[in-house]
Amino acid sequence: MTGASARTIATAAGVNQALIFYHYGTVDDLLAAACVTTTRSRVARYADRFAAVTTLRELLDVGRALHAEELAEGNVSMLAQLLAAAQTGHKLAGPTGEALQLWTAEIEAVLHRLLADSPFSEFADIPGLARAIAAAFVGLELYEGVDPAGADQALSALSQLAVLVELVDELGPLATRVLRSRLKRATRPT
Amino acid sequence: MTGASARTIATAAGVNQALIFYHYGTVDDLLAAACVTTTRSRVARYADRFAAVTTLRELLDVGRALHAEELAEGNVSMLAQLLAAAQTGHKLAGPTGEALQLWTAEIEAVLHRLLADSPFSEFADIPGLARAIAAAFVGLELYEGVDPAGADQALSALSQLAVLVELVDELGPLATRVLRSRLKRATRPT
DNA sequence: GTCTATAGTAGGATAGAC
DNA sequence: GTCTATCCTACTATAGAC
Repeated sequence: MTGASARTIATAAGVNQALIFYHYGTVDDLLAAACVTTTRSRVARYADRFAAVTTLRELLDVGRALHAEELAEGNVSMLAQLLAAAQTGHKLAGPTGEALQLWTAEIEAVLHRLLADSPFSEFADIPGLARAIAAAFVGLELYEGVDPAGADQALSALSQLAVLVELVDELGPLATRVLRSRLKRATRPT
Repeated sequence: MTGASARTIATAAGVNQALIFYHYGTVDDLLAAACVTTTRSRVARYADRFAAVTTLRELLDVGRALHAEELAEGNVSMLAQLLAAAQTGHKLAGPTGEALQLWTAEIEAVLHRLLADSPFSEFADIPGLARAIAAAFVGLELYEGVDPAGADQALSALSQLAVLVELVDELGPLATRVLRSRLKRATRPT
């Protein structure tokens, strides 16, 4: 987390460095608070777009827009970097987990809506899928930092995967029956 | 990257701190070298298991095993943390990107093998999919640090998704035809 | 090549004036 | 609540003995 010292944060905010400790106690506490509040406002700003999503591919498009906006604001992968910092046993784990939860809740709501009439929804672990999508997005943000072209390629590939899921929705009862037996077998692995 | 200072690394290695600068110049250069070499050896150690994979779910199982082993060695999300550190314009970007590439190459080979006879392979962007899987795994590693239960749930959900992909492989020409038109349409979005 | 010693620096945190 | 001034710690990096 180099670059996120009390001094740099204070000067960026145009205030004195001592104020950070007066208001937040420690730098980590400031980062924790900032993580949750900025995520909260960002989620709120995207609520409309999430609500307008009607297909999985559109959900990915929202992800693209979100990433582009973060890039423009210089906030790229802020959450990802805080998650990385939280790995070494810090108290950042709680707040960053909470921030991630804000995103997963939003994704979960969209998935519930999209897959309501899908044969897949009969077995789908929607909360788990939402978490997987959030985690994948975090990973893509980090990927972007070291290989932008590769990250973009990965996103496009996910669009193809989304098409595949949508396909099952429209294959009718035959596919539903096959899928049902497959998933039942999958829960009792070899 | 607190906890990865020249001092801690040196004492962990049982040597003197000055040696790090003698051999590597800077700490970042050491981390860059360590990132590539440990990833290389880790990939080599898993080559057999990757080669034995016959289904997408088995690929996910390899991922689970990999994660468990990293956990046991105390190396959890090393690559993820280095990717995060590389975000802030460091020279770590190159080596970490290279390390990630080692994983994606392995995944890509598996996917090529698994999807060779699949109708999906006709259109699938295998390299892109491999990158997406690698990125998702990185994200899951970070997720694990702040919410182990959620990360595990996400992995299980991905298994369901893998089942779905396998399903399409066995639906025959009808599904193939529908899928083909869908993907063609998807490349020219609304 | 490996050690000791040390210079120089950045950052966390507090005390106290205003 | 906000500032200045300051202490202390941990770190990078180098010089030089062995």
